[in-house]
Amino acid sequence: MAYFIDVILPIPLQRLFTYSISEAEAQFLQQGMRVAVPFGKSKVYTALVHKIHQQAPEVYEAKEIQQILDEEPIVTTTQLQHWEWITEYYMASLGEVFRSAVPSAFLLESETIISKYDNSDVDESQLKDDEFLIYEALQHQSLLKIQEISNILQKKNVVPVLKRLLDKKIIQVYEEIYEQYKPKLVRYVKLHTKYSNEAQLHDLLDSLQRAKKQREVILTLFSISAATKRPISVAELAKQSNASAAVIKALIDKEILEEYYIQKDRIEYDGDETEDSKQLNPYQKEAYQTIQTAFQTKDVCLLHGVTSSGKTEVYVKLIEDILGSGKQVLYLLPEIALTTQIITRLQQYFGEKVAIYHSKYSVHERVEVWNNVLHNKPKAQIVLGARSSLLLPFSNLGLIIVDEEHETSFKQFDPAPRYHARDAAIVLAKMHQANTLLGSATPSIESYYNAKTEKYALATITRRHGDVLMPDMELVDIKEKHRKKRMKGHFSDRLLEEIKETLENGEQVILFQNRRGYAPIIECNTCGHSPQCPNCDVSLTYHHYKNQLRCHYCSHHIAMQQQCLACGSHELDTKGFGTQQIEQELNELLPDVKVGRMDLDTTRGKYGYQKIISSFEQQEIQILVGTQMLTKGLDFRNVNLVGIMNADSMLNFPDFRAHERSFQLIQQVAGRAGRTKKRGKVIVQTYNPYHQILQQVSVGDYENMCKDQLNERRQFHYPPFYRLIKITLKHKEYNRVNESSAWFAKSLRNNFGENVLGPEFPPIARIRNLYLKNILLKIPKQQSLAKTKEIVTRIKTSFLSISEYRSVRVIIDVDTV
DNA sequence: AGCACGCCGACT
DNA sequence: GTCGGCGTGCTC
Repeated sequence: MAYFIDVILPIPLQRLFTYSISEAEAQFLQQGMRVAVPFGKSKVYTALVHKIHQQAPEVYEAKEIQQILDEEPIVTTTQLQHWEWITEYYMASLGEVFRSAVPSAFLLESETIISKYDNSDVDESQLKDDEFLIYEALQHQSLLKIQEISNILQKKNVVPVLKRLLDKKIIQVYEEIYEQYKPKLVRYVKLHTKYSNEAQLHDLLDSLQRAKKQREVILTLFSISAATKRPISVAELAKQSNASAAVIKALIDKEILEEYYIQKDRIEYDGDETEDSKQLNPYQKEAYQTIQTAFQTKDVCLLHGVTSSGKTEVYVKLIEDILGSGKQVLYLLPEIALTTQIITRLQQYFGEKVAIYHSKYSVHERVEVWNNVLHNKPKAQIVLGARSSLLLPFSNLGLIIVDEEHETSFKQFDPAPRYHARDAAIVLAKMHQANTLLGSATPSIESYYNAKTEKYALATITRRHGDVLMPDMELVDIKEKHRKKRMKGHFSDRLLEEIKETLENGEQVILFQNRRGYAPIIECNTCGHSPQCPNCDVSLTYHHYKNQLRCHYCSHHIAMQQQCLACGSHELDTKGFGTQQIEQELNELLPDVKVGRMDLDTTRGKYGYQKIISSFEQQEIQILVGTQMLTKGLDFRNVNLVGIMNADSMLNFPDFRAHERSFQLIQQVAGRAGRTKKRGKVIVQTYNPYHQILQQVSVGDYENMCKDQLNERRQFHYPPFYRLIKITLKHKEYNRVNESSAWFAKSLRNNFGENVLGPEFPPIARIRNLYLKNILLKIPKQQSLAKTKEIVTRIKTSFLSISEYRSVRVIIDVDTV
């Protein structure tokens, strides 16, 4: 009897592929294991087993698999089901989900080369037959490919043998495929054994009388080992004793210190679980009880708690309950909110049960978390992560918390699968018979609506921690201030006054500017020309730190121009303003004050945020200027003033969510002020102080903002009353985009009539030399989503069968945000 | 998505 | 006369 497997390939193709396997392989393989398969003429891919069966394909001969890469599934059945839901709902392919879910180390392909390990003396008698065969082959031929090893051993699954040989240090691997991942070794030191008694120690210290640095290192080593019983790593010793690596190396060379290695997990929390979960205050307790009761009847609960009301403590309590029952917890946060502050806080409660998972973690670290989650290890009882941690192999999930639920960055845009982590989380939780808790100080209109219509349960906390009042918000009319000449740069006299007063009180200030870069564009005062990106339809923005003009979309850059490219005039002016300019103006206005800046430019790299945050915490910086990322999950105790430099740019954004977002943003930034005892102050500078949203946010009237927004959404057919699918067409020729999108929209109109909007050019109509055009499809609640998508797919298929349109890229974004 | 195959323009 | 542009079709 012949055996076959259907596999998922990590490529954006809709269908599965069938390969033939032997009976033995069929016995061994299970859904969720990886296999290496030949694909096309020369490629080898890592594929995921989806189904094992005996139906031979009818119209082609199935190829054989090349080898088996796992000894047990790395993807669970429930996980696959969830992936299938994502695929179907967001109109993606399983391959796309597979690719974005697994750490890239799991996907590496072909051409792994084995060589023998150089300085090893091998005891040949200790080798098993198959091990010996490879060992011998390596004597004749220094390099072997996996395929060749398969041939030598006459079997496909060579992983176990190679693993054993690797362990015995007989072979080494270049570009390893299977276990890309190597445990990390940490270098430790201890005093050499020959100095184990007192007298010898004295002699040693005497002999180091002249080597001050080295002596200091030894003394530090003593004091650390006196304080803790733990082994002392070289890194720790170097840091504590303030010595360079060279000094320590000298000591090792002199055989005063002895080095040794311990295998260490990359992600480790070294500290003790110190803090017991704090006692909840009455408001928190009430919310906690509401949530618990709600979970008995409803899957999802929305926790609406004002900023600084202590939502985290409620989460902690719920997590404790779940952990008690031996289940896993997933704590989702938007990427930018994943700061060390929240991580440290959770680790204080739960110690090393917390695993972190997000894009700034290395492949190795991700593999470790993946495996820990898969095996339900104690180390990954709680996964704290961004969007993609939703795709981890949970085996026994009990609770998902989606914190900052309103954040639109939970929606993945590029590349596919374009899923919304909050919504996909709810589905995942359901599959595990678990609950989902959505938390926010400013819930999304959708979630709030769902709570109000009793689809979700609702819990609220209306008081801030310690009963601190919500900050006092003052709207400053900068149009008038300009007229009365009371502006200094971008600062109104009111804002400057408040800044000075706050600083005099020894408190800190946060200034929020919703834009990065120095000055978005430069403009010629003579002819009005401003340098444009050659690839995208945007003006280049000025970046002070490199004195460059850069494009935010394709990272094209040129040096800052001294004169206008069009007319040669030297009168270039900056228009608009960003965080850099605010920082510079502050340096001029308040020369004695330390100012820090936090935006995408200053927080690159894994520890980017940390430096800035901790120097602000340590109060080395008195004023922090920043963008978006300031609003998320940061808790600064000593901030009493928050200034919003310009509220209008966000209000005027051409998007049905602009008002909702502005409200949320301002409310969130405002929440950074006065988090401890004193009531904080917020100054909002605007040209439009009478704008409805600003009026509502100034008194914190979320309810009414929501009511107004819901009315508008109902009237203009937007979520939560209608679903949206955005179809984007991309091509390098302007005309082709125009014609093809007109065709696409027309076909859609034939089916959906008035509910098709566009095609329209987006505000930035060309990115990386590709023209874009959007079509928006609105889907009434009663219209079948499945049928709608079916029709869209059909239209897309006929579209791509028109030869002139074939080269147009079609991007479908379900539930676009 | 990659990749090969194949058919037309600008170079040695 | 060849190199290489990218349009087209296929991958078990």
